[in-house]
Amino acid sequence: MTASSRREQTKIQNRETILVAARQVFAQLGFAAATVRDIIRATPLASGTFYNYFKSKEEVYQALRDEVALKIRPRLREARHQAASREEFLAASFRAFFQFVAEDRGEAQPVPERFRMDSPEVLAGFAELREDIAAAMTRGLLPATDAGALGAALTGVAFELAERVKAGADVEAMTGFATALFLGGVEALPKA
Amino acid sequence: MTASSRREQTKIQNRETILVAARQVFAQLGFAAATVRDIIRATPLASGTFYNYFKSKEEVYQALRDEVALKIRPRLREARHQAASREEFLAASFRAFFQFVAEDRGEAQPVPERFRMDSPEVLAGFAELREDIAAAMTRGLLPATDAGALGAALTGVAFELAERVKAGADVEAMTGFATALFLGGVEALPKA
Amino acid sequence: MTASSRREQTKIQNRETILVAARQVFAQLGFAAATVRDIIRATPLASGTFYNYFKSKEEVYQALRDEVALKIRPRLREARHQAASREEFLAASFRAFFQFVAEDRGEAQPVPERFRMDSPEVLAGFAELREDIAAAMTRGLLPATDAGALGAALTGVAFELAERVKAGADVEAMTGFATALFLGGVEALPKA
Amino acid sequence: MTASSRREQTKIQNRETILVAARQVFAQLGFAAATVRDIIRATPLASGTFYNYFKSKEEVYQALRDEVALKIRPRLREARHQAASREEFLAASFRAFFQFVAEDRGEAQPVPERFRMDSPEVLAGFAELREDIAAAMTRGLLPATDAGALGAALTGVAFELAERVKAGADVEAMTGFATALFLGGVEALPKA
DNA sequence: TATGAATGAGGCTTCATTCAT
DNA sequence: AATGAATGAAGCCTCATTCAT
Repeated sequence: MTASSRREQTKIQNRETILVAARQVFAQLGFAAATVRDIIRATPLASGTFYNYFKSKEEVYQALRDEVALKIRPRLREARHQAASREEFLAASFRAFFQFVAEDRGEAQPVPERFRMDSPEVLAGFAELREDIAAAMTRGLLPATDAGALGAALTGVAFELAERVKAGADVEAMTGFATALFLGGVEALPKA
Repeated sequence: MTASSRREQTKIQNRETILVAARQVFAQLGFAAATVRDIIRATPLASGTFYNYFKSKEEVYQALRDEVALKIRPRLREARHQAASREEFLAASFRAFFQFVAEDRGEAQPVPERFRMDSPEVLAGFAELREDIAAAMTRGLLPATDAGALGAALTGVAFELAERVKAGADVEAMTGFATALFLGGVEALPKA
Repeated sequence: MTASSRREQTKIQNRETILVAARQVFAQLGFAAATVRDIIRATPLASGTFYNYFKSKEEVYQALRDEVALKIRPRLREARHQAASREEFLAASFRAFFQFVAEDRGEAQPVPERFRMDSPEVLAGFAELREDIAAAMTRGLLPATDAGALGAALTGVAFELAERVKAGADVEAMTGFATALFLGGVEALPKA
Repeated sequence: MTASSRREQTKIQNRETILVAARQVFAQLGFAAATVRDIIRATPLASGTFYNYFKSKEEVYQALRDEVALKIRPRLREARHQAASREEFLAASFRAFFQFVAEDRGEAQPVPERFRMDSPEVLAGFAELREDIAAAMTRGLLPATDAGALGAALTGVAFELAERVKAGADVEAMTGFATALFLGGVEALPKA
């Protein structure tokens, strides 16, 4: 390990320290009530150090969002791409999402919630969903219908049932519920 | 009109003045960034006067939520109670919700969004939904399934499609979409 | 004294309290080193109160400048307007300026100095000087020459000799010196 | 060139780099608003490096002043020493000063201004002026009068007209103006 | 009840400076 | 000698809230 990498290590660690502290603080106080000072206080670092890494609590929040998005996105993509049938497409997607939420249960990890989903990585995730839905329609996995509305509906159900998962609901039960709903429902949707 | 009733009038007007100002401020700055001072500044009133009506911006926010909830709830209840068929139950509910959202479109009105839905009147609205779903299952309007999950799914779809309505989507189109989805989907849901 | 005037009095007093404190602080530390906090600390007021009156130390400084300018300007104008001869024009002007400086000697009063003379009242004072020089040329009190340069020369001599007055030099001696210099000198100046 | 002399070179260059940056920064922000960080930022150097050369922005400012003083002083001295007549004494001095100011016009060079003229080299410059005036009185080039006041008057006129030169006024015109003023004026001054 | 200035806690941020590399 | 991240003091300023009028 070279001399320069020691410094690099510290930098990476400090960034992570701040992100971990921010997670706790946002979870405890909510984003609106949380302050940069709260985050610093939850840290062994000096106040000035925070500003070497982030400009504001908004920026930290975005970084957290992006971190989550970067973890969940590949899983969702893979689930959707490997699906050979409509049922698999739906079930694998919901399962991946709910499992992710369930994993974080108990940890101080940030979990997807429907609030300020405007960071670049998150928006990219939604864009991917739109793409994959369009592709699935082409492949015949999904019927041709209003793709935007279908994406919204999937998202809405996913996030709301995720809340139940966070509250302790069984991942497979929620996966089954959502899958059945859409499996039965999409066929009846108005043709685009 | 007596002197006391005149005062009553002023009080009601001041309260409304603050609420209107708060709506604008929350819309412009977001809840997190908005301050009591911002709200006061958007008002002809003095700072001290604010505290005769509300204790904090949280309380104002709650009042706004409650105001919205009080307007939309009776419409939703009526739609659900008068439904004679499953289709009517679903379509009338979605339509009422989307119409409400569409009405506020353009005005500086607050519109339902999935953020901090914890004020009493809003919680009561969710409770009503649960009750009405249970009643509908009893009446045979809805199949017996996980009522909580079904309520969550309905809510999720409603809020996400409402975003599309806010963005200009057609109320009837969204109503048709959501109704078809659930009409086709609920039959397939796992039995409770 | 009405109820409202009591409040008004307090406001006027607070403003003056801040200005007096600022004078001391600027005199002791210099403008560059002085901070708003220093000024507040030299005051019995709360920190927030400062900002009810001034936005920054720059603004306080300007207010001090303006205060001085408002005091000295009428004296200078009168001296110049009442002058019936060239000698009177020069002597009365220098005397008024040096007397003003001498009065403030010992007090914590701000005294004219050549640094950041850009507040509105100060600029107005320079504008008045330009006007009066032009008028004096018209009246024949001063020969027709480069009015701007003459104003600058008068200003330069006045401020530099004022430093000597602050340091204890005799007002009449300095007035005599400056008056003699210009009385002898202006005749020789290049015609405009 | 030995290794040590290479280092010497770098040191001298770094010092110069800082001084050049400081000039820009002081010119743009003013001395009061400028910070050490601003100066460093205007430099390719690291923050710690600054402290190998200067202790504070005050010290840099002083160094800049001294640099200017060291350039202008020999010119002024020579002008005064070589003067064979009163007119030459005055004209050559003013011309040297105004030319120097005019040279720097346009460049990011610091130019003499009446603010914080308290660095050693600058003070030495004023001391030289006093000496030379005394000597000129002895030589009969200047009449015997209050030498301090005369020095102040010369300084005041020089700096104020220099402002006009900075603003674009002609060097010879200003030299002629100032020379004529003192040529005509000094004769009339009160005898010491 | 309305007003709005005063309060001072405390959030935000930058700063000068240090020091391990 | 150069680097640049860490430090924490401290400046700046706004804020929510009080309270005399």
